[in-house]
Amino acid sequence: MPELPEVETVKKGLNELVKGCQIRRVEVLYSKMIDNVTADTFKRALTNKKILRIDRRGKYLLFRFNGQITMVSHLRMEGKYDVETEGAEPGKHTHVIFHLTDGRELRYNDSRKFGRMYLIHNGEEHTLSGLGTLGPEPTSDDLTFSYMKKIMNKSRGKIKPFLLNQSHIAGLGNIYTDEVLWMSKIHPEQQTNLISDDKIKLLRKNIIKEIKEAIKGHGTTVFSYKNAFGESGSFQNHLHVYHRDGQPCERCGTLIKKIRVAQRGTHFCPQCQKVVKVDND
DNA sequence: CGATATGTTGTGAG
DNA sequence: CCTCACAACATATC
Repeated sequence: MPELPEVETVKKGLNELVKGCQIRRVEVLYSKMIDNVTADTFKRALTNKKILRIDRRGKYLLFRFNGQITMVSHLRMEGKYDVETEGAEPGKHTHVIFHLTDGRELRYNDSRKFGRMYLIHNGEEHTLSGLGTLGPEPTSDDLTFSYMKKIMNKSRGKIKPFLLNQSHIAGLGNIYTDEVLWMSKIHPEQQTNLISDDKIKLLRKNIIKEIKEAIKGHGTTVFSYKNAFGESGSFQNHLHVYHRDGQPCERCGTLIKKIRVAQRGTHFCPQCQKVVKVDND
């Protein structure tokens, strides 16, 4: 289940494998995968186009083509790109195949069929509902303390769903959200606007650090995530709370609890992470 | 067989 | 407008 670091890893892999390649033909085997245009329009628009490079914004991949065309791709839960030599055994979950002129195929595989692709003209990113409202990237340049303070002070909801909201900060998913809240000693159900400036600073620092380190480790993967090279992520060894319910907290030894917050499995240490009613530390 | 898991959008209630 | 819950998407796994 790719979050931002996994998508970044996929982006880098694709740039090494298919940047500069030309598409001879596109096959769409599951047309609901293509969201904002018909499968026919999609196929026609990309045929004979050259992949100039692949960019990333939040969890979105942006394939840049000549002719000012961008294919936007969101992997959602299980989407993967694989590069195969032509004629290789087609996977059971292969939904889109980009036949390249060099005899290889770029395939989109997705066992859940939740992923989506969109076709836009460059500069029209704002017309897509998710991409258009994305918050800043979780880097020290983009995610400033003053921005965090401003939006957090306006929010009366719980911090966990706040962080999962991609229009606040781009790229945090369920795993990293639990991790950064544990690192910052903030309860996932803490009311957002009651978090102190010191805690906001700490949270900001941890988000930036965690994402950066996860990218270095090729993305987490609790289960079985593989990048375009077929490498598993190595970051799973680094998880402190996610999927560790019943195990002792690394800081205080209290058993990690799992609860449901905003309909999502949520892991935290009941000793280190307390709800505070007033802004006081 | 039923519960659960994950990301996101859309819709409707309050 | 904000916040929340829930359905929907489709499938694998416990």
